[in-house]
Amino acid sequence: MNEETIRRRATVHDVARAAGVSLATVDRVLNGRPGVRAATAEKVEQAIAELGFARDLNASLMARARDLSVVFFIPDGSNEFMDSLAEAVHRRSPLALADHIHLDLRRVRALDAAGLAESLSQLAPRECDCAVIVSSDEPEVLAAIDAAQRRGIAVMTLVSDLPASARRNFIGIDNVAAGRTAASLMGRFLPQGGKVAVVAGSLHLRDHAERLDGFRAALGAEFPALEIIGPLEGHDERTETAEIITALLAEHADLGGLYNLGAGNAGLVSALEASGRSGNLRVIAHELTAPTRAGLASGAIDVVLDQNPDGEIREAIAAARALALDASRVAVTDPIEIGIFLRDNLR
Amino acid sequence: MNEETIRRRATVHDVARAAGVSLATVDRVLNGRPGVRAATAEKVEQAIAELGFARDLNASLMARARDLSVVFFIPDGSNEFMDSLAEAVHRRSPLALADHIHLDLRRVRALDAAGLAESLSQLAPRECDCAVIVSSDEPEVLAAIDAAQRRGIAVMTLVSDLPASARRNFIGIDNVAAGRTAASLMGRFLPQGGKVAVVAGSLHLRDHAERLDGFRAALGAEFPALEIIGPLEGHDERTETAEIITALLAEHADLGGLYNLGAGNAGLVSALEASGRSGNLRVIAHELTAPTRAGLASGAIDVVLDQNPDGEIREAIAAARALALDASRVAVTDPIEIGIFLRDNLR
DNA sequence: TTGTGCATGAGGTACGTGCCTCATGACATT
DNA sequence: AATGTCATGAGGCACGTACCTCATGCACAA
Repeated sequence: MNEETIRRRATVHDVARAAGVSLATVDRVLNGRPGVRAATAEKVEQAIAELGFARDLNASLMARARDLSVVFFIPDGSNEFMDSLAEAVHRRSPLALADHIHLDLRRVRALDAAGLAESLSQLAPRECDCAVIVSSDEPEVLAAIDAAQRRGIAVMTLVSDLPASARRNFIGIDNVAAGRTAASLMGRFLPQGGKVAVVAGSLHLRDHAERLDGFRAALGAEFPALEIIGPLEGHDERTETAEIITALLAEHADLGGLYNLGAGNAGLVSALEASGRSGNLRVIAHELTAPTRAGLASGAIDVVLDQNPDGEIREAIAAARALALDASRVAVTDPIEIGIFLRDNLR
Repeated sequence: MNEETIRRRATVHDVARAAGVSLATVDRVLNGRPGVRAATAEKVEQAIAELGFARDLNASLMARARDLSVVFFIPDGSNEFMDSLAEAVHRRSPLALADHIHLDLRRVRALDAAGLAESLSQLAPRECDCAVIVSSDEPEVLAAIDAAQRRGIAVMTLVSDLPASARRNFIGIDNVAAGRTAASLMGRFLPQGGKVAVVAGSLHLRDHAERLDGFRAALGAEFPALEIIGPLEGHDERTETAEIITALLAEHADLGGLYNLGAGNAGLVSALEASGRSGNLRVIAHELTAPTRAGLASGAIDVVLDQNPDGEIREAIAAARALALDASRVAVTDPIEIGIFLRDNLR
């Protein structure tokens, strides 16, 4: 490789020289500090564009006094998947710290939009560069996101998107595709056709609604011999889910398949095992957690679709890192893939 | 959070102070340079351990003149999966460069152990910090790996491991689990039992042999009603694979399933489509590439098991970064998960 | 004219590490 | 005793950015 082909990355010095201004002015422009005339700022922006200058994130993090700080707001409560997200944050913490990224985990009450909005609005830009939230679609939250963005805090949505907000990024799976995948598997599991029951947490949750849409569409298009029973709602609660499923099995002795697209899997497994029907019933559930693992192991559940919490946290951190420097751009992240788990390829 | 609870990361200065030596000596110990008595080095090591000192990778990369350089040796030839690995390297390149990591891609002749060994032995530690190779298990390669390690070049295996070598890390999937997963899916696809044919590239390839082991074991244990035909070997070649499968379909009109655990998928798909049997034959193949995507779309293939080339490259880079500083340790990486793809959840 | 405020330049220190030179003292070899 | 070798200290420059202070010059208004 020739020396000529190796072009040094442009630095602030290069930008200053090209724009005919001093380092201080470049710094003011880069960091949005006041004291620069519009015309001068324009010259600097142009030099940045011409040189293809990009800040060196590592040098930047080293120079500034405090680490980059990312705050995760994860719902509390009985949802095991949210616990696994929280654990993933803890697991990543030391690794992130080595890269000057400080992770902060705050558990918030599940489905408490007002509480989440309040927490968001109390974030000071000095102590938080990026907030990552799991939230349902409520106006208070949207407003709080927009306000935080204006204060200079990048906000990202995790698991469930809020496309109508000013959120900078979404990290999560394509839930419509997840529903289609469940249908595609179920169809192949039941080549003779039959009845398939669908249980959701609540259809007011965006993830759940999208999964149902995908499931219905794919089943209708590819496996017309299958009849859908439901959807029934178990509100992601183990006892309620167990009751629903017990009743379902009693009513439909010829049920061929069951798709639980929400949580409450502990109830699902206990109901299935109590019924004595596991084995001749194909069951698909979501999220690889303690109850679904137990279900896979016992044979009560055939397939678990999973959104890989560790991967989501990893990508959220990567996105936060990228966003920290480019206040304007949307970070490019690796997409989160839908994991499909059977008893034989458990993580 | 109290000031007291925030403990600054230990730096070389702290280590020097704690060990009662100068910065220069700490530097000599850290970078393995000569000129330090064993007793003194011991004091330094101890101080490092006590303080839990870890080099700041970013500062380190900034301070040294050249970027971290990672060289990928990817087999050339007609294997589409290898092409997708190469593309993944290209896709990552700009991102890695922003982190002071320079990626170098070298295509080598597939299955040419002597050539790969020669290339490895020509690597100078000045121009390569870490080599990533995809190789079969040959003595020349093992020797070249050991030699490179001794020269200070970290070597990692990708896709196919060489556990008997001095390789520092392996990035890839658990192929036995992949085979089990294929069996588990096939068993559920064929509840009435029947015949399942297995086609491999070559059973001398470690990946393929492991997949076959897993497939056989899981099928035997969980689905005794299924009978295995084969394995037949298509040598990862499209024409040979097509011929084998055409013959197979002619001989076994009642074939219920087909598992191609190697490459040559273009031949698989063309043979299936020519036979007019796709649709009533459950087919599982490996690696999401152009031919397998086409097969999924046309319905010739039901499921593709994939090892996520982009994820593998990402983890290889992360591991190389980690290894660059800890000449002693094995890097911890996120495991590569086996992707399961149907027509409905394509990447 | 003087004051006020703003845009900008100049230059410094700091972050943590790599890598270099030079000086010094201890010890061994001839 | 002279010479050489080696371990070590001291210190500096560099990487690219953040962030600070101070000075300067200019425009506009009182």
